[in-house]
This record gives sequence, C-alpha cells and structure tokens, in this order.
Amino acid sequence: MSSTFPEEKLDPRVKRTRQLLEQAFLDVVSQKGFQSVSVQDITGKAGVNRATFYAHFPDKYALLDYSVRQGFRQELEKRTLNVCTFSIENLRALIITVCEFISNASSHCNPPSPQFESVMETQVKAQLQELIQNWIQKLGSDVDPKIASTATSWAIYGLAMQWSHDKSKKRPSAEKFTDDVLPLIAGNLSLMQPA
Amino acid sequence: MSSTFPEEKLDPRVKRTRQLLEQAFLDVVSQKGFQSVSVQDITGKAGVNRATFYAHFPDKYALLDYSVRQGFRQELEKRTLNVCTFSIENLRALIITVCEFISNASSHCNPPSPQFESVMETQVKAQLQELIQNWIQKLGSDVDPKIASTATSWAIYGLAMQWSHDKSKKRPSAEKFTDDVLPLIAGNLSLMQPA
DNA sequence: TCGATTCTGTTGGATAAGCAACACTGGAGC
DNA sequence: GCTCCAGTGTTGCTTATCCAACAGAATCGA
Repeated sequence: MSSTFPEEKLDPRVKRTRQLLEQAFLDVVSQKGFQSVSVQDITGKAGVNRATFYAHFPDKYALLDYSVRQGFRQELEKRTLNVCTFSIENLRALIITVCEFISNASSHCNPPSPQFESVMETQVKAQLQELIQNWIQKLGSDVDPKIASTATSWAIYGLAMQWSHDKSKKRPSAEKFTDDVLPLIAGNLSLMQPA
Repeated sequence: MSSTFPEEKLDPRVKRTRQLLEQAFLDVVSQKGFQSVSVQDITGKAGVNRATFYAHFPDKYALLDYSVRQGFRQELEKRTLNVCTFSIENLRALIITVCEFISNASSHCNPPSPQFESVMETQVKAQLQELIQNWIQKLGSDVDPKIASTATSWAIYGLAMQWSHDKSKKRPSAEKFTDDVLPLIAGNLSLMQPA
C-alpha cells in the first residue's frame, strides 16, 4: 500500500545478499572509515563473491546510499512513523529519530568522511520530505505540501546536525533539544491551529 | 592436515545455507522441542527453500546429527583441543568441555527428547574417541589406542551425563567435578607414568 | 619517471538455491 | 469407515551466486 515499499516480496537470495553486504559494509566502515574501504574488503567480510556485489551495486557509493536509506527507513518503521498521521507527538518522535540517527551514524564512521555525511544528508532529507509531505496531504491542509515539507525537512535536518555536532558538556538530550525546537518546527509547518 | 576437516573449502553458498539451517534448527527446537518441530518450521525460520533443505539433509534427524557434531566440534576447536597432544591439563579441559556441552545442549531442547539425547551421545562419544585415539597414537604408548580410547570416551561421557543430570543443590561445578574424576580417567588410560 | 602491486569492473560458464507443482503419508475429527 | 488437512519427499525449470580470468585504472615506492 505505502509508496515506501518497492521491495517486499523479493527472492530470498537477493535479500540475503544485500543484508550480508550491508552488515559487512557497516562493520568495515566502522573499522577503517569509508574512504579507505574497498569493495574487496566488503565482499570478503560478507562472504559474498565480488562479481555478485557488482550485480547489486555499481560501486561502494551506491552501497552507502542503500545502507543509509535502509537504516533510516528501519528507524522510522521501528517507531511506526511511516504508517501514521500528523500529530505533535509524532513530529516530536520524528525529530528525535533524526537526531539519534545522525549522531549514531556519524560515530560509526571512523575516520569521519565528507562523502558519508553528504550521502546521509541527501537520503535522510529525502525521506523526511516524503514522509512530511504525506502527512500534510492526509491532513487536507491549505498549505502547499511540497513547499512546506521541503522547508520542514531542511529545518529538521539542520537542527539535528547542529545538535549532533555539539560536543560540549552542556549538550542536552535529544528529547530535551527536540522539546525546545518543536514549537518552531510546528509553527513553521503552519499546521498548528492559528490563534 | 587434520582428519577432522572434511569441509574446509566449501562453496560459500552451501556453507551459508547450512549455517542458516543449523541456527534456525536450534532456535525452533528450543521453542517447540525436537519432536514437534517440522522441516517447514526450520526452513521457514531460516528463510531457505524447503527443497534446498532436502538437497542437504535427508530429514530433520540428519540435521540434528549435523548440528550436534558441528556444535561439539566448535567447542573443541575453541579450546584448540583438536590440535594438541595429550596432557593432564588437556584431558581436564576435555572433560569440562563435555560436561558443559551436554548440560548446555540438553537445556536447549524443550521439551527434552530421547532422540536428541541419543544423537548427542553417539556424536559426542564418536568425536571423543577419535580425539583420544589420536592422542594415544601420538604418544607412542604401548596400550592399544582403539581399546583405550573407546573405554575412555565411554567413561567420560557417562560421568558427564551423570553430572549433568544431577539437579541437586550440591552439584559441584564442572571444574570441581572434573578434578574429582580426573585421576580415575587418567589411570584408566594407563597413560600416567607407572610407579 | 617507471615498474610493481592492488583494486576495479566485466565476462562466460558452472553450480546452488528458489519455486511451483506433484503424489504420498499420517493423523484429527466426524 | 470417511474426508480433510498438514507435512513430506521429489521433480523440472528458472534464477542468483560463484569462480576464474581478463584488461584497464589507481596507488605506491624506488
């Protein structure tokens, strides 16, 4: 039903291979960082033939894309944010999810890589935008879904980035931070009841 | 080199399939017990086609055989008991290994099954016998390796079974129990220096 | 700069795994 | 007795993965 399921009934072998590659990819990236990792490293760790890798992904950048997209999607699904309607509580959960995802993912790439960060930004914002646009459309609000969802997804990502880059001792928890910025985002959405 | 490695360079696909089946088997057996578990349960859990199961094993009993053999072998390899020579310390480690393996394996089958116990006895004793025979032969002792290893493997298994079936509060630890019976087994082997 | 090594993509043919269908068995319930 | 149902093995065909080999790009040390 949902547009976010292009892959549901897939050949078990394909599913297995992709999972193996994804897991191996995360493992080796957390050890060597993204730049210095090779396709051979990944397939070796995964126990998958190198030719098979290229049957699924053109290169390691495509696998990075896939992994990030998949990872963030699973976080959304875990909290059932992909199958719900708009509410302040869900918006709050969404922002917290983004904060934790960015923070967690970044720490899993040693040393940090601009490529990695860039792909993460692209993929996460894309899914954010799609999800929020869906929320708005189901609301039947009079705001332009495309415009509002774009602005909101960028805003959320930017705030989450800033929060995750804050290495000071006084950085608040993701929940606390989210509560601070929640009114701003919600107002930005123009979805709260106007006074 | 070692005779205990009939499978070293195996097609990655078959290695993968067997691991999946073995893991799924252990999972479902610990949930439903061995008797009531079906091939469909196993393959379903493993995400492996049912026809593929039969390409590897004639039935679930064969998989039970394989799993037990594999499991015990891995315990031996973990302690490098498969690539060492005889010594009292290694004999001690071996007995402890058997005690813990039996105790652990039995508790992973709910409800307990006579089939399960029987297969475990056969497989464990067979590997014990092979290993001890190897030890004796490398010693160049004058005892008959076949005879001595058979008696010793039976003795060890019997003692370990008795220990693992002892559900009383005063059951000693596997290490303590082993220290108690170690002189007996070693003497049985006639491998200690005669007075 | 050059040679050597390592990694990258790609190919053709071999093999394992998936799938849908089939006949068969054995037990549960009527 | 009977049917019904769920599990078992087995089959022919399709598809994904493996493997060895290859040529070209990139990296590195002398």
